[in-house]
Amino acid sequence: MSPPLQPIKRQTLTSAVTESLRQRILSGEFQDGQQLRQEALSNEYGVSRVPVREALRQLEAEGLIQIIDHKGALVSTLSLDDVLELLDIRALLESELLRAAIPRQTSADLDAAAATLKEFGVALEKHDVRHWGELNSRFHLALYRAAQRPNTLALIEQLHNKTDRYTRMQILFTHTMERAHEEHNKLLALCRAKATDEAVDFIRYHILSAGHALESYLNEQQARDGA
Amino acid sequence: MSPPLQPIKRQTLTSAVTESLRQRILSGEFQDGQQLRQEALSNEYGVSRVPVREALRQLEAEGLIQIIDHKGALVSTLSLDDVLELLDIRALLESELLRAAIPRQTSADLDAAAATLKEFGVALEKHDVRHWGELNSRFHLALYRAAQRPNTLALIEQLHNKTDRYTRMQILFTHTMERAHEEHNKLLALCRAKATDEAVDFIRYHILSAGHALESYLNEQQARDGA
DNA sequence: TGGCTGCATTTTGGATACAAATGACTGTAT
DNA sequence: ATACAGTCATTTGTATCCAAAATGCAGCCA
Repeated sequence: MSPPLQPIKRQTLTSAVTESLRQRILSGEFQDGQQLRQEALSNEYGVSRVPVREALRQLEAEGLIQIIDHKGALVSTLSLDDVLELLDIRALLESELLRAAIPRQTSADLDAAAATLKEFGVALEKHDVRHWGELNSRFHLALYRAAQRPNTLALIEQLHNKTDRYTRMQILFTHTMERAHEEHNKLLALCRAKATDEAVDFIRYHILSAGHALESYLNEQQARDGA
Repeated sequence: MSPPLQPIKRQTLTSAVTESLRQRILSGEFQDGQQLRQEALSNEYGVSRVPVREALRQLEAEGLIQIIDHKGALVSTLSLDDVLELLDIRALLESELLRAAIPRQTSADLDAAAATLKEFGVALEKHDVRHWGELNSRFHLALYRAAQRPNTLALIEQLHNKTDRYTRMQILFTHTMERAHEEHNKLLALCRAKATDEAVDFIRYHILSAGHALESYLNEQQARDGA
């Protein structure tokens, strides 16, 4: 009689605000170092300061913002070294997880990843770099789902949240969105072929090369400024 | 004139409560699944509910507790699979970090680790398993400090926080505190000898064997109950 | 006995108002 | 120009109130 179990998830204001703020930070609407004022946010959302403050605490623990006592919440700013280090961790965890996932990937798993990749193509045509981070994260996570290691998956998602703004910046400035897209296609093909070792090597390269590209871009920029 | 820079770190109540609760959870004072009531905690600390709630949000993001809407905060309960998975991640990250650290470890670094190990010995004699987790964490982190990768270090610390209650349980029930101590001594010796490959292999074994011991203990226990 | 309904209690979620502490800014006096 | 005092905005914390949801229980019915 009733539809097949759609548990209307009632959300608390705190979790709604948390999700919204997280999205807005990830999308780049709030920039590095920008201060998030409790009063302004609570007015904007039409809620009191209580849920806003709880949301900020949660985002701080996730590493997206930084709360300085009596000063406020600042959107986290990562140094190049930080980004490189986080990408190193990602390369380590994601290659290991992909190795566990590939033997267990069903065609349904792969089709799900392919569907995300298709959305990628649409974003690519429209030069929509704004949703790039979310799609990138979804594609990667879709590949790892079959490994059935939820804790590792959650950890990787957090790392994506911390790094995506910077990889997106790299994508934007070095015009390598097409190349990333091609790499994703190749990665999916390797998974379909169950070429585990090749796929693992390739995803390592895929993740680390983003860091290298960012590094050399910043170096060039610095050279220009110095000249 | 003034004493050599002892910056009296003024703490906000929220962060003080957070730290206290974290310690109490790690020490095992609050057990798995136990409910933490806001009112009771705020009375106990003599503060209002606001800083308590913010502390709980932060601890939830760290994975130490779980907040269920309109039900409350429960101390996280990990399944055996969860613990094994987290130890897998630790083995991966810690072996990598140790590899980076050993070439850079100065004798000061090693002495710091040795000092912690000495405290370990005292705790061992007194059968003080309550502080085992903190000492274990401190020893491991001391070994990695020289790698100068703060983000990785913070991540590992979080993983320790999640798993320590369970490894301590294993230590307690299988009476392997001495063995862990010996392994730590051997690990330190390998670091002093700059035997990188051996040390990395050994720390992998050291971390994973805790999981194996826990697994077989639980299996035996289950067999006894079933019989 | 077993299960259900409805009600009261408890606890969490959230709003509002207010007080206190801190940091930033500004103007002034030396 | 530098040091200092005062002002002001913002964060931090408290107290109080109410709403919403979960829990527990008594009583009822089959």
